[in-house]
Amino acid sequence: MATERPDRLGRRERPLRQGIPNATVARLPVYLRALTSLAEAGVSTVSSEALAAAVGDGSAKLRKDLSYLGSYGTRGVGYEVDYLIYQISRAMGLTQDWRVVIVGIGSLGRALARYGGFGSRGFTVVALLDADPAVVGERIAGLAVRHVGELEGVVAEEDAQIGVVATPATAAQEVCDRLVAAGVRSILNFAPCVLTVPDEVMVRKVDLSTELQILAFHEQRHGSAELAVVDGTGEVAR
Amino acid sequence: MATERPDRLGRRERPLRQGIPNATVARLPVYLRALTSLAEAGVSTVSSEALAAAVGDGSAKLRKDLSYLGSYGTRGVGYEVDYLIYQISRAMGLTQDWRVVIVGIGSLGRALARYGGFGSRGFTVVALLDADPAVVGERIAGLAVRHVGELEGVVAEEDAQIGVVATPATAAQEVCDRLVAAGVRSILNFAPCVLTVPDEVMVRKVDLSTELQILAFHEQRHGSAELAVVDGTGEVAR
DNA sequence: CTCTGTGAATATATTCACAGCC
DNA sequence: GGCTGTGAATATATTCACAGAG
Repeated sequence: MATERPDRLGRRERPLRQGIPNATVARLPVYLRALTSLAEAGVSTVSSEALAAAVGDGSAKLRKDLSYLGSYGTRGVGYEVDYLIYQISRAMGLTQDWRVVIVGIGSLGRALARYGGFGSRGFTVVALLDADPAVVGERIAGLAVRHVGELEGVVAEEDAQIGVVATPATAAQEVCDRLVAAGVRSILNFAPCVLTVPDEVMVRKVDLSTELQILAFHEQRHGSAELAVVDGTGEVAR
Repeated sequence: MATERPDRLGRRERPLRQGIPNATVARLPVYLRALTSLAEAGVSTVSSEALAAAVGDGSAKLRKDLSYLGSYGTRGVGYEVDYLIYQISRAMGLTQDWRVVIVGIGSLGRALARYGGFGSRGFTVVALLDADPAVVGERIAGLAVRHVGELEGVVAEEDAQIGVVATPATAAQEVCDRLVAAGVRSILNFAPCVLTVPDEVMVRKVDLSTELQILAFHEQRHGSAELAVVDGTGEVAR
């Protein structure tokens, strides 16, 4: 079974299904965004150095990341912006459309529903669900909020693959369980709690207070490093 | 210079300022949340196995993470919940109060302002800023929105250490520059763009579309692994 | 006997530095 | 000459497995 085959421009193409490191996967969306900006600004070619500067990262890391996808640059020149956008999109699975259900239409759920720019394209919000009868029926960004009781039916009929949980923490695990039972295997959790899921389901958590705490830790460290300097100890740990 | 000294219970206490790995720092807030839940449920002691299960992680990793803070468990028994909460809080710098300014009071900024549960305590939102005169003056969660023109003054008089950027992408860099010039060294960025800052400033980014893209990548991979099984190739890459 | 704390082993990720191609 | 692509070197992170405290 061949593991490499030439693409339309004769460049090598890596077997995508294999091993792109997690750390790389987490950075590809950032590169994609920077590339999209460049494309909009009319830039057609970019060097690893320039793109790395745009995302605030080292050029060697960027080149290595891109090398996991294949060999899509030109030595002595750089990367063709449009082509690289296409290749990263393909590697990330953004050439197909992903259908998203948002559960929990409080102020955060509303903000998420309104945030139309879902990574350019690739994602469509197909349903909004909430438990509060006062919210059900409300229209947000062209979609009517439906009752969370309809969850299973909505997931099935809308063929949703991704669930966004924006409920209070107390409701999150139950909603999550029902999403999973309905066949959703990818969940983005905004509720401030840990969700327990079967192995085959992937959960990512976004949490304001976690982020603030990480910042606080570093700020605290930073401050004490300054004190160390004032103390005259010389070396400041980084 | 001593690197270890006994604490009030005679346990070893590590030099906090030194090297807690980044990966560990990113997990401590999660442990903290789980511990707080346990404390509220009246649990007074927990084993590494039980706590690891609650956060969906391995017990060895948890024990190693905690070991970077010091030796706060009891062999054969486990960890005292309240005491561990205190030690993690202290290590994370949550014994002092952090003052937060939110810039950009659109639907997301509003949601952040209303989200009172800022990681239990440790964080206080001290100001809300927006560029839109129609929004300035509005009261959200007891705070009046002020004009972004006042940014420098507000940061100084409120002694804010953390800035949250929830503006549109087009305004984010300018707001960020002004926060930095005003002395803020920790920034949480919700705008869908990369912020460029001096070395001494720490930025963390929260981005819906990045998260969705990472989920999409794994979902895609997952799907193809199933096909591989159907194909009869046997081994399914994880 | 149980469960922590931790060295040692392994796995992942980043950085270096340069060969190879344009 | 300039810039990519990548092995080799280094640094970080995770996992194993068990000595040792209670």
